[in-house]
Amino acid sequence: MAERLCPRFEDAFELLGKRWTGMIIKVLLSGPKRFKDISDVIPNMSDRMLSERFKELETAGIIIRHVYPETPVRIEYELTDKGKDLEGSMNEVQKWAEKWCLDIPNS
Amino acid sequence: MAERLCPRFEDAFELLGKRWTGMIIKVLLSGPKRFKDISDVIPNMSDRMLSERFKELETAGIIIRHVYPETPVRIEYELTDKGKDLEGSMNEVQKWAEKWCLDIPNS
DNA sequence: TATTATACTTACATAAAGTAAGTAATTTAT
DNA sequence: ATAAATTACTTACTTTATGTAAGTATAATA
Repeated sequence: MAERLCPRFEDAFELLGKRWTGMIIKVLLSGPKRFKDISDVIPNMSDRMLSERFKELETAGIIIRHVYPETPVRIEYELTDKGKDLEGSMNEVQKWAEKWCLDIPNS
Repeated sequence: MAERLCPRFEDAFELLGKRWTGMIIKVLLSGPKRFKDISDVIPNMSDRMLSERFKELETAGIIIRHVYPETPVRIEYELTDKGKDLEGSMNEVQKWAEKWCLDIPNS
């Protein structure tokens, strides 16, 4: 019998292997963001999905939700240390994407 | 209006953001493998999914399918240069996973 | 007073993934 | 010779995930 794939790697891709997750993390690497900030940058993702991903990422300890009781209330999402530590991975994917994924310029 | 997320990065995560894709690539980084070799190493993935992912990865130019007309026929899947170039990303994810994803030992 | 903005939720439709079984070619075991 | 096993899939059906559209609550602005 063959060895199994590393279960920690599996866990990592249980998260990153969901649509939008990588993109959300990428955007948050440039600092805390509000809900709208992220949906503006990833416009083909629905609010419903962003909301769901935020919850998953919070549960996974990758982001924290900050509520600033101003008027009107301001809510920001920030990467935890665990989340920030994904910067290396995201940078590698970015480098790979720049090398291999063609940019199709829009009209 | 905010800038959009880099479309190449989006393309990259259109692939990596699908279940099993990252794991399949990880396994193939150690050399060409047969269908069964991969399903053994990732046992909770169904054959149906492996078959589908192989097709997507071939279309994306990340793997090549080799048919060796022996008897019985042997089929192997190998990473292309584009695929092998994901090693850096996968290694970063592996390092992150080892640091942050707890290993839950099974009984 | 009506409209806009933010940060969501809800209901419903469609697409993706899971489950189980089946297939075809060949090999090994009885 | 016949039955069981192996590899690399496919097919049919079910469940889960995601997409789409609309709605809600609070407050600001016109």
